[in-house]
Amino acid sequence: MSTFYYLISLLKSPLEPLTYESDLEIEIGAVVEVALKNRKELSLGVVIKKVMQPSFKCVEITHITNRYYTQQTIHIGEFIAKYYVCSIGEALGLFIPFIKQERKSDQNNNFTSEIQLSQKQKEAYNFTKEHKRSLLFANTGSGKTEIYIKAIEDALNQNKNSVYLLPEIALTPQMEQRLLKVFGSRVAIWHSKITQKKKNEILDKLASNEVKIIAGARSALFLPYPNLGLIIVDEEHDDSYKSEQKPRLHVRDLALYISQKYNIQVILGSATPSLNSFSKVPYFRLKETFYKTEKSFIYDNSNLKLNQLLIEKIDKKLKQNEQTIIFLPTRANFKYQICSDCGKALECPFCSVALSLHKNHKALKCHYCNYTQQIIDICPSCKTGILKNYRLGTNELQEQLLEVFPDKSIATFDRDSVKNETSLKKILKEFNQNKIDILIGTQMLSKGHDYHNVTLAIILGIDSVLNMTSYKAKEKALSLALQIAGRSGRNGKGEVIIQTKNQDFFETYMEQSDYNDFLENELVERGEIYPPNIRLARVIFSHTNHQKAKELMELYVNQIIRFHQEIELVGFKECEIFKIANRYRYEILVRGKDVKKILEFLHSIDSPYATIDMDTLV
DNA sequence: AGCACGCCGACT
DNA sequence: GTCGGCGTGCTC
Repeated sequence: MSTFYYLISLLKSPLEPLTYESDLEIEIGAVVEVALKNRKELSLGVVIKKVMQPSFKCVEITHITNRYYTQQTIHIGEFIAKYYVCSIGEALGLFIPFIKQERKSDQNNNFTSEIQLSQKQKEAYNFTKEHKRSLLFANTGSGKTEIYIKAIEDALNQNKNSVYLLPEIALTPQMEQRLLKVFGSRVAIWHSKITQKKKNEILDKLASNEVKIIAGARSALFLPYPNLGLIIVDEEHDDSYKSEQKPRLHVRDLALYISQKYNIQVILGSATPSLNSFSKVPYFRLKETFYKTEKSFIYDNSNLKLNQLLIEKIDKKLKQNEQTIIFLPTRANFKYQICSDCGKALECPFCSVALSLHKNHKALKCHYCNYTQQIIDICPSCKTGILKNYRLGTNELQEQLLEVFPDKSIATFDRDSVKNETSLKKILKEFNQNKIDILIGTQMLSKGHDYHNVTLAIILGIDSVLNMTSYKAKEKALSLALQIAGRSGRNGKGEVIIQTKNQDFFETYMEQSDYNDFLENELVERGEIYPPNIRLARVIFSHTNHQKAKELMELYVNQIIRFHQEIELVGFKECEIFKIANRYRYEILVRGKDVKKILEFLHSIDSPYATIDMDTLV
């Protein structure tokens, strides 16, 4: 009897593939169980290669499961491991494997929706047909969803699967209803809050071809599609497509890679596309909207606050029985507790950020590590001062507005008030039924919801987005402002008030010209210094010991200077948030034209305290 | 001596 | 990642 040797990539393990033996002939891609020294439980691994007998004694593969990864998945996994710097096992761990089973023959069920495209939409649709990868640069209300539906329809008629990706918070009940109406049981919704039972059901139906379309968040790209033909990335500019955990991949960029490698159609869509996609992917501009809206803009250069101007404008809308939305950026809506005597902010004991006040939970919370403590009044630093609220948060604004308009219904729309689908549905329903007069919210306000009776959008605190240290600060601030402004005046006249000290910037690109012009100017401005014309990577070193973290960073700074002269060391310093969850953080930024050289450096990093962030957005 | 803790290296 | 081994330093 002969023995076979296989390279096994251990799922979710940072280890490189290890060699195991078996008397059985095993297919590449099979998921197997193997024993690993010092491990109590068996580990899951994937057979990625048949190899010659190695010089060392091998352990036998314990069990072969009925699950497997396709060759294509393994290739994509290898790409992720290489580009985003992780083990193959960590990359493959993202995917849900196929299950060996009888395949029902796929009866060709022709499908035609009742959707009619306008002339302009037809042009856009044709454009997507002519390009394997295309970008729908489509203003809010210009009807890009219909084009997606047509594209899905085509895939369906070729018996191919489609995946329609959306940022998690854009997966609204409205969107779900619409897709169900068009595609019925052929479509399923996939996101992190779907129960395991439901997920298994969907996977069964995907395997049996009952479900051919998945609309979902980031993770939906990693399902076992029998025959994937189309990937749609809606709101492609949204940073939540980038993973915050290892491997820190960008799902939109990965979709573009898959498209190129496996000849799968990709359609990106956004009213405010990322400069990255705009500069890489051929785009079609859909500007005409179905409804006529006249927009008027007012700029208010006061500091973040509810002032007389805003109150008067809101009052007018209330009297006309029209609705107002008010935006506050997530990153700056924390209400810091500042001491009136010593001026110190009350900080999280584990992170170097201020605690924010949550009055309805009667608690102070850290937005990074979730540390929670009781509300205190006396400053713990000087023991005499009284703590006062600093910045304006959604709840604070709600309270202030209720004082002015006590008989009106004013609701908040953020991570605290929208905990689950039920609360989301409830708020949106009440708002659309005019039971809520004023809706105060964070970025969530800007995501794909239809507010048909809103005639005033107030944008507060946008300067804190514009002033972030990120190279994308301008792009983020402008796209956010445009998305919020786009929610006002679905019917007829819409007013927008922007509280900013940068009137010129917003005026230029929101009124006098267009997001196109911004992107083109920004492309020139970024030049060879920031993406997309150059690659930027960030390495974070974090350790409970301050000195250790710093030394580690310095070690790699020296490595770059000595051995990686082809890449540019942009900077090395303490992270902007110096401490998170009791770990001190330092970072190195590098850039270069040559991906290979950057990856060479990134792969040379060998420390459990380092986090590698290729194509960082920070 | 007994142990808790942190660090390091192996893992096929 | 996860585990065992080993050294350090503290306590009984």
